[in-house]
Amino acid sequence: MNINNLIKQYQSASEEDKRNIVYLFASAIWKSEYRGERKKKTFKYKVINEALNNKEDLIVLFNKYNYQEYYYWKSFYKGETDPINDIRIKINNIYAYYFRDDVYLDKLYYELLRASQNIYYRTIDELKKNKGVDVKNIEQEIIQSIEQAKRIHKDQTIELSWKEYKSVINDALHKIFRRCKTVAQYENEHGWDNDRVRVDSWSQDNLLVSYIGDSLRGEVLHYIRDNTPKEEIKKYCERCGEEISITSNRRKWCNECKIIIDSEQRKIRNKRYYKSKNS
DNA sequence: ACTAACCGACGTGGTAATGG
DNA sequence: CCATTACCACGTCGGTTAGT
Repeated sequence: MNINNLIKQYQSASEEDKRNIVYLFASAIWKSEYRGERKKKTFKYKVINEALNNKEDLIVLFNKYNYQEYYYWKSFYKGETDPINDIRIKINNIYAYYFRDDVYLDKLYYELLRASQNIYYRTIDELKKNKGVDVKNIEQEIIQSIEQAKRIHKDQTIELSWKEYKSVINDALHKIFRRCKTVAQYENEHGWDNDRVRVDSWSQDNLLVSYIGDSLRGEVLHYIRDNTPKEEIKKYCERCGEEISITSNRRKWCNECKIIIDSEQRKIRNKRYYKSKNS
């Protein structure tokens, strides 16, 4: 499929045909066989006995904690991709990133999981400098970081089933098609920025695929923003401390104090004006 | 020698919409 | 995504006139 031509076709179609074009485009995406899946991976490091001065207790300890399993999200590609499959992969990944709670966790989670490796190197360093090392403390430190990692949950604001997600994406595609331009139109309006052209294997569709993919991510973020319950912020009058309703982000005073403040400032301004006029 | 009341210009931070 | 643009509801201020 050539997306650039499809956009061109879309622009000159009737309203009904436009809807149909996007519908068929979306159907092709949902028919794509491209999937992603959660996979297991391990952090591992090799414990070198000599580096630990052949200390039996340290060797046993680090061998006990020298690997950690975690999950990550993997898209799989079968053979050649085409624009439809590329977009499907992006759609899969966006869902995993924002709506799955078991992959793409906070960076801290992964750092904590591999803390024992850092401690291992730190210990080697300390041994080199002939510092004393406390095996029990080290084990405690490792256990604590692993437990802390387990307590980390993804900072997810809303839940969304795959089915609901599909309809969000379908709506987004209609929006995106409406504002999407062909490469030639873009070039006419804005000229051409050489940085955007990747010399090998570049085609017009590469640009449109990444545009559509980025836009989809943006639309999903909008969806999240609009469906996240807002935190209630309270504001207080800067003069009397009474709670005030937030009618504007600039509001500083309650109704009563506003009158007083206004008149106080008015006096000062008028005095200034009066002096400038009569000096 | 001021002050109150009114008007309108301009600035500003937050937020929503737009668009490639 | 991110840059741009528009909008809102305030805050702040100067100018002016009428009044005390």
